Amino acid sequence: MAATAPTRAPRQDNRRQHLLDAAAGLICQRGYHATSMRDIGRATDMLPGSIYYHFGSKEELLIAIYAEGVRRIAERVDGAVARGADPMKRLEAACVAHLEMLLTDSDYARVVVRVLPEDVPAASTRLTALRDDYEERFRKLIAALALPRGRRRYARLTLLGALNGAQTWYRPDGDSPAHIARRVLGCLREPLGVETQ
Amino acid sequence: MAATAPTRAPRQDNRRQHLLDAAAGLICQRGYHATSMRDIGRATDMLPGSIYYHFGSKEELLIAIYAEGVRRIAERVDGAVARGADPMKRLEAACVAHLEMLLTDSDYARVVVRVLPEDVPAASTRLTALRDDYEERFRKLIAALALPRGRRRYARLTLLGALNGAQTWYRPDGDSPAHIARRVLGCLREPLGVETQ
DNA sequence: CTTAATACCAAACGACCGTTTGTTTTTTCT
DNA sequence: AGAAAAAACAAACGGTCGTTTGGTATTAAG
Repeated sequence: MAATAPTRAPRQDNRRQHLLDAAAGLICQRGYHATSMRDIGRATDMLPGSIYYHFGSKEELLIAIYAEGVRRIAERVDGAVARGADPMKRLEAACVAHLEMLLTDSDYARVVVRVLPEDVPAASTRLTALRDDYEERFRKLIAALALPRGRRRYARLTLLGALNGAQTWYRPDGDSPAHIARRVLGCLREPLGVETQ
Repeated sequence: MAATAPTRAPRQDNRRQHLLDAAAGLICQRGYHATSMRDIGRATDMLPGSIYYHFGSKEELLIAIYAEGVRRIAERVDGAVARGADPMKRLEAACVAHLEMLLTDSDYARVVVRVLPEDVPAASTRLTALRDDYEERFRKLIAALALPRGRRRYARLTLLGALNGAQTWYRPDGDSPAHIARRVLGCLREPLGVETQ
């Protein structure tokens, strides 16, 4: 990022964070390609060229947002998991925290789920690595459930797919993220049989 | 689409279909915004301007692909469902057909899942309507399972979310689409408890 | 108070975008 | 064979894109 090693602390009025916030807000809403550097500049009262003082390219800016998104959602999930008692309670806490970040609390987290790595070939490797790094948490949480080994992988993929899919149909005036998380997890806990219960 | 009513049958060498195929292939791979009219022209040995004889705009082209995608995947799913015996077998057949189209058999179907309506504001209403039209099938299939009413909605959303999520992690050298479909559905059928099974 | 790095502005660069316009080729139908 | 419609070409239009370059306030440090 920084071309030369900084010889001095950054200024107080540094707008790098403001820039990241605005970009995350726009990108999570419109998508990466539909958000231009000029859009981001307008949202931060900055000329588009000035953004390049903070980020070397549009891809680098996206990667920074992705990294921050993973950092934030991981932090929240880890905190929630730590307060859980048994493995299933811990997984449930993780799902709730995941969806709360994804649906209401963090534009950064939204970017991570919304922008596909394949959308940005030049950055896809880094983006995929960041995603995998986060999802590793769910691998461990599910491993703790003591399921037969063959079922773990699909349990994880099914759960994450269903949770992330909520981004397409979630409406603020509908069920809360926490409620959705518990209901989705419930779909995996209670059998989908023909019984009427 | 056609400005004037056609007074004569279209030509034999009509390349409209070729155009749709190429566009679907590019868009499902790179996304809508990352695919330019010039890319599509190049893939069809056509000048970019010539595309406008067949489609009024890039959005209209996308809508045509979406519509064709829904038509094809719906046709396949309907056929598979018709051969199912009990409600659960019918749902399973639908899941298998859905994933086979989505993962290997149809670029058109891939576009429907990959391109979010919100990515293209000018067409989002039509795209959403087309999606809903298709997903209605799963609503009916799940209604036939005789689940308690409160669980149906989340069963559908969880199932479709998990299936569509497979597009992100599917690899041709891994499990087959049919296998994946059955395993994902299996996650909803067999409880995710602490028991070792 | 000077100095040098920081953080921006102002203005443009070339490339590419979706699209339009006028013309020409190709095909079908009489 | 001739006329008309269909389907393409050729060339550009204005606009926007990501990015670069050179200059200028602002600010922290000595």
